[in-house]
Amino acid sequence: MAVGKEKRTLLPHEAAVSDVVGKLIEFWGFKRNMGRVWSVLYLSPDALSAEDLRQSLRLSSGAVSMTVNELMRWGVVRKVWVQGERKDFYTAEVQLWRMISRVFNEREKSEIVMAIEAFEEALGEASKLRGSSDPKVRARADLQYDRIKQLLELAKLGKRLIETLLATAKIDAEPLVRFLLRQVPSS
Amino acid sequence: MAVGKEKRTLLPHEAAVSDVVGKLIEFWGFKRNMGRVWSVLYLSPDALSAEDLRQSLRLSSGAVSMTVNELMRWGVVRKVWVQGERKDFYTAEVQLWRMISRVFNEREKSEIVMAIEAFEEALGEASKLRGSSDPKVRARADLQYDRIKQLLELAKLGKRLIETLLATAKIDAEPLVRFLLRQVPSS
DNA sequence: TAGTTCTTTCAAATACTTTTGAAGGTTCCG
DNA sequence: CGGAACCTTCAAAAGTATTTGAAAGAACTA
Repeated sequence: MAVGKEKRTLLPHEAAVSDVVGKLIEFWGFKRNMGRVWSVLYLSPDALSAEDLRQSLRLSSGAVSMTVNELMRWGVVRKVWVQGERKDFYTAEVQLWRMISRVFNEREKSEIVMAIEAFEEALGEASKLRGSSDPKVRARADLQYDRIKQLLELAKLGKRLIETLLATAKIDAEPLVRFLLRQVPSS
Repeated sequence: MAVGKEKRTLLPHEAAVSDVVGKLIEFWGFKRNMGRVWSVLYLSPDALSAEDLRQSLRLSSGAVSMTVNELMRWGVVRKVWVQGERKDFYTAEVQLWRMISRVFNEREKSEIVMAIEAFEEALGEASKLRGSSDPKVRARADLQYDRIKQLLELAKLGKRLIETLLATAKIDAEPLVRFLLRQVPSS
């Protein structure tokens, strides 16, 4: 090899995939470029250097560096050593379920758990007010108690859904997957 | 009634709930204020006016107008008539499942379906390249075919998950809910 | 119709996010 | 050591998204 000056370009279908994944990932609350970079690595037979990514996606060197590092923090991209090369090369995690479970695991910790705690706290407040002597306050507190409880239950259900996905990914025996495949008739 | 000048303030636990829901909803790709406004209505025993919301959440009149309209478009807030009042009053949809299914239904249409179509298209491209005479190109295309197929299958699974949630909410017999409640032992 | 009350719109302002690229760091090699 | 190759950082720029409030618009009432 050792040539060095060919400017890398993506084939149309490669660009299409990385754009779609970029958009999906953005929709999921990550940066679009994370999805784009991951996709290019995912579709590449061999590990790519920062420079390869920079050219394929027309990013600045800084952006590539920051993006791959963020992807590595999420555990969805790894650095690999390439025989006799000075620079770093990167590959994508190709086990999609593993990736997803890792992300969900991180996020459920911070988001849902936090929400559950806050709802429980608020439920306690509403509960206290139910003892008020003012019947107006009492009625209001009763209603709020019920409604916050609903929110709390929904949040717990969400937590459980995420946990099921996590367990699924871990054992890979996929009970949820099977369940889902059984459910809906059409494509 | 007919007083008019009391400045509405939220109780601490009301503010807490609307902040948490605001954050959750933002995390889900909506505007934070949508979550905040919905929460205040959800926790209110009676319908509220735009002015009530403006004061409770310290929003501008324009923001309230735009936010409630967006919430109405999503079908999670409704306008109600209050006997002998000139202004509009609003209430929250309190059936959480209904809300969620409505949102999922809208979003799966645009996001997942679009992604599935793009993946299918890209899969076709990769498939074509598998017929190439150049063995390098062929090997690359083979790998990409497999990987794009994985993405496609994941997207379809996601679609199915959403459809299951939708069906669940609709019949409210909740097979998924029951399934989830059975799965995980701890809280 | 004119006045009042309430709602909507939208251009401008503000706030927030992402991207850039040059400067500085690190590692390796002669 | 000095230089080359590469990577990271970060302040500034560009790009987005959200919020404001004043003006226009509707709907009612007398």
